[in-house]
Amino acid sequence: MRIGELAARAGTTPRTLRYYEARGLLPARRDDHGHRTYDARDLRLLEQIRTLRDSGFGLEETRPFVECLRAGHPEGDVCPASLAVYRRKLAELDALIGELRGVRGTVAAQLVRAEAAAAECPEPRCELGGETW
Amino acid sequence: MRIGELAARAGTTPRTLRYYEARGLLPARRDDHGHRTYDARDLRLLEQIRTLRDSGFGLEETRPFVECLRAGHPEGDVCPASLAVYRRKLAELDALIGELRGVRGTVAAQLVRAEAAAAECPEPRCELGGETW
DNA sequence: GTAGGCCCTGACGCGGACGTCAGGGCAAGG
DNA sequence: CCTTGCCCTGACGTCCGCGTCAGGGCCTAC
Repeated sequence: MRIGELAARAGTTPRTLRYYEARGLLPARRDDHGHRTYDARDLRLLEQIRTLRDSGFGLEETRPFVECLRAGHPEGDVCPASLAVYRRKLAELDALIGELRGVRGTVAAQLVRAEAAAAECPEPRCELGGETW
Repeated sequence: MRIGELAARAGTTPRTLRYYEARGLLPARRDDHGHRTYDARDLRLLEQIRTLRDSGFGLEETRPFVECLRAGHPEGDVCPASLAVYRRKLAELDALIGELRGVRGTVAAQLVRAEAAAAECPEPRCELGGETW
């Protein structure tokens, strides 16, 4: 199949596939017209990439999975490098979630405090100047 | 004080202050040499911006706070527009945290599955080819 | 013949918040 | 006089994953 069909089957665009090829992630054969040609195996690789991307993995992080599939494994994540990516991502997610929860708490506290302060000196009396109250 | 000193006091760089000025967020007076001049009030505004930025707020989101301070309020977050930004950010954080937790769960499940699959067909026997097992 | 429709390459745009470099000025200190 | 150190403007680079032209080719259908 050609690039348009593969892109459609994977729910993406030709531009994206060319980009992956430029990154060395999904190389393509060419037909006698110079058009890129793909097979079902490429679709499998692409689906692996898209699934990971949709979960927030960076493009480079998908490489071990793709290479694992290309090495002949039925699943892209059984290789040690893929497992390492999973684990690293889990740690990143935990760190990020923790950080965000901290921020959330801080913002919530600020909101409560600011609401109280605003209520203590309600609009529009305190709109202008600091001595109005 | 001049740009270098203000930047140092706020723990940032002159480039950042020029950027804020270009965005209309922190305009500066000029001395007779054309150098930017700031006072303690500008430091207060800048600290407000940096605090919010450090919590993940976008630059534009800090604008209501800065304008609130500039309007004469002792705190930048007592104005309605600032409160609205807080509330919107809280909602964003909740949505993001929820999404990330979902992803975390998915990744964790995949990791467990992949580890089991890898153990069922351990290295290096299954390293090459699919028929080795 | 020509109008689609698909493909090609190359290259710029985007968003956000700056970093960094080029080229130049002005003032104080040795 | 010359260096050092601060400042200025303008403009390009960064990161990421593409989107979006611009300009051109080939095949098919009408």
